[in-house]
Amino acid sequence: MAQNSKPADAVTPRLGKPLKRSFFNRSVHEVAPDLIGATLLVDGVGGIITEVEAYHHLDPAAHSFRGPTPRNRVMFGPPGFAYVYRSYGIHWCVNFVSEAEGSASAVLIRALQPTHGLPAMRRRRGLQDERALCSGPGKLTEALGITIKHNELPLDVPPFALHARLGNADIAAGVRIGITKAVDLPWRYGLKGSRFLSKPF
DNA sequence: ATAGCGATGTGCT
DNA sequence: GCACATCGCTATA
Repeated sequence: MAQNSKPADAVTPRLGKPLKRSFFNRSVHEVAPDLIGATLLVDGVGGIITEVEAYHHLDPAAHSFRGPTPRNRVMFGPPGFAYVYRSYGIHWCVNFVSEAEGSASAVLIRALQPTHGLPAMRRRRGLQDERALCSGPGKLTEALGITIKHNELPLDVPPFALHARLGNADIAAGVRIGITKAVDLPWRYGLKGSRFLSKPF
């Protein structure tokens, strides 16, 4: 065994340029597909975003649809901040606030292809299977250590780091998963053909 | 492969 | 009370 050999897990792809907060100051329907292929890291642990969903403030499925509450208030602030909420009393889910301040729109991050900090993710998830580490919104927050402590934090400042995707991506779109309102809107976006999705498109 | 179910915080009626 | 932007386990095929 050569001394300088590394496990496949340790291979870390080149990163694109850091995303500035202004990246999110656009329509949520532009931001969401542009996030596919970007890299999300929290304290250096994370991977390539493979699946997201857009939630617009006029969309009945959005948490902001009925106005501000203590839970969703960050959605009503400026873009480029994290909205973390508890799902089904058990899991954390993370969104990126988008559009102009007060528009209360956000992008739910649903799946990643793990690339950085695989040992930490495996430890937090209690799993080995790379494909299962971040293949769902509750799974990826557990793998990256995202909790309510990350709510309202800016996305261009540590512990968060976002890097734009390199080159083009083949983007698939489909209906959103697990919702009961506005079920027909095709606002789920993903990396076509990726093995790291919560469900195939 | 698909179905049922339990875990339970936050917001709604 | 009830619904919900979920997940992992169990049972059945």
